[in-house]
Amino acid sequence: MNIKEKIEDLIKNTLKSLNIEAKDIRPDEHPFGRVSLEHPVDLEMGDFSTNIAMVLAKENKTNPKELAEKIVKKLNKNLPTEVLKIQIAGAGFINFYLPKEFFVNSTREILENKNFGRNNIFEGKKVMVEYTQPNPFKPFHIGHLMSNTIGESISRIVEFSGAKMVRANYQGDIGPHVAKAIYELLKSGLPEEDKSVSEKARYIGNLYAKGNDVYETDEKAKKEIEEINKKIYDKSDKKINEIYDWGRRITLEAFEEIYKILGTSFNYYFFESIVAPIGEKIVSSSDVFEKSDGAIVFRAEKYNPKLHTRVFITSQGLPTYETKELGLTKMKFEKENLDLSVVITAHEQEEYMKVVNKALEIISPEFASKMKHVVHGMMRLASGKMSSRKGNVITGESLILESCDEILKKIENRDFTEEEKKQISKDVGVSALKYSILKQNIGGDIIYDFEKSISFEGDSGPYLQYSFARANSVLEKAKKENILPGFMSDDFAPTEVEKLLYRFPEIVFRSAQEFEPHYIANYLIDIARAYNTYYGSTKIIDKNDPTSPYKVALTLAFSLVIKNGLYLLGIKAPERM
RNA sequence: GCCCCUGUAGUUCAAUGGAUAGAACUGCGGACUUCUAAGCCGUCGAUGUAGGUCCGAUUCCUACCAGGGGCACCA
Repeated sequence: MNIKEKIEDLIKNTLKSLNIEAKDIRPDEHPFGRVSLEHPVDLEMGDFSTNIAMVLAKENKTNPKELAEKIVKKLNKNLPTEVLKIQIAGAGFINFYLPKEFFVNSTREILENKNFGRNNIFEGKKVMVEYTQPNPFKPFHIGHLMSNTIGESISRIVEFSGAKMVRANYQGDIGPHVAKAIYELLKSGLPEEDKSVSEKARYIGNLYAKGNDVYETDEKAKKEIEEINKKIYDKSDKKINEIYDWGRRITLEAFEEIYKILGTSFNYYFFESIVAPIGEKIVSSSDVFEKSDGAIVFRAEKYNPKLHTRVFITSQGLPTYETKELGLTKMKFEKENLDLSVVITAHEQEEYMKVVNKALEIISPEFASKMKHVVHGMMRLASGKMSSRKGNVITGESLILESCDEILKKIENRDFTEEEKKQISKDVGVSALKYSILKQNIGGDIIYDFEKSISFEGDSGPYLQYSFARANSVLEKAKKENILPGFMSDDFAPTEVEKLLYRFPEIVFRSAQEFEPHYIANYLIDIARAYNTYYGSTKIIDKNDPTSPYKVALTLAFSLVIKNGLYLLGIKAPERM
């Protein structure tokens, strides 16, 4: 039984002995509404808090404070050693303070348990997370960067929570966007051989934007592009096949370089070209679809008035995204025996996904029940919507390079080897970007402004890394001075660092449950700030101080938690910076 | 027009229905000279509007206002 459960029991028994009706203090089981044991908003207010007095006052015909006093009086009569003191505060909260011993023990536990922070909500489950989804022949823009960052973090959190993780990437290597790029490639020719992969990929991306432009303005070009599109599907034109294979390969290689910098890798790469025929089969053998204006559609509003009709097969006989999605889902479940299949996309796809899922519910309910769609916000420009069709995109690569360059400038004159500088600027630059994406609720849009959205101080990835590097430097000095972690503490009140450290597993649990990395990001900032304050006001390494070993232990515990936390965000923790 | 999402300091974000609505950036003002100053301390400053539910609403409900996304052959 952990401390929370012990206190819950204590409260329950006290209520019983006072003849106060409350079946359970857990919120979902309580008949009268919200009664719970939680952490107070402010660390000064104790370690646990309950609102039972406020909730139960009315039905017991008394006021919250009086009831709270009655309960506290009873609690104080046989207070277990696990609780230091109890106080009434605010409108009738009962606050529990834990003794120093509890914090010393949790510090010890963190040092002894390398996996501190893990939970088992996905124990024994196989979970696939699909994220990033860039399209060959189109640029890897900051939206993909966002999807990748969020997807990688969620994958790590789910894995840390006991799941067997399968990472998947779904790439659109077929469809009108490819035809547009190839149309222009046929006109302009291929780039020079000696260009780098990313330069070639950029060349293709630019031609795609151009192709898209003429598709919208030039009727003749539009027809030609549609012809090319068909030829790509049926592979009837040798020249087109060659360009297709080349362009696909180059852009995929360029993506791979980016994944490497971001620290992500996939178990599966699914492609629209493979999945499309599977989807077509599903559509043609199902009777939920209808013919309409030459196209094959699914009328989702028949099943749910909030949904709408979508085209699955175009009047030209080509499968759309929706059909491919059906094929993709089938393929995923054939490859792996999944308990859960998570798809991460921007919220602009939320409505389509609802329609596709409705179709799936009817055709393959066994898959539909295991699907989870996680939507995130979009990167926006102050000037309006970014669209690779229009060419006003900021590529993921340029953003990463820019961020890393900033760091490089900062550490130019520092005492690092060139190799170290390169590594640090990469780790810190990527961290600044990732953190700026993960610090907020994933549903919200991010207004892109390099100056403001990527910060290196305050509430930022580099701040977390800096705090870790600083703790690490303290630990190195401790080693030199031969001060080993110990557990004899002073009698002073527990520090904020101690009050926060033991909560890490709860934070991870909640992040995993809600697929929300930002709880971890916010927690890490809180604890890093607490440690930096502690560092500023305390001499940790001091041979004449008998409690110095405990301070070292605390520093080590902090460094382990922040390292684990950063890992869950997909951020590296350099030992020096 | 219909459907979905979002409105919190000047700005970017927090806040399982709870306590004095927290941070960061910006502005202003400090400290130490120590184990990493990408740091620490202080200070100014906010819940779109109007109702409702509740002991208690930034959070839930309704209407309105504002922004974004989606609404048949793009993904």
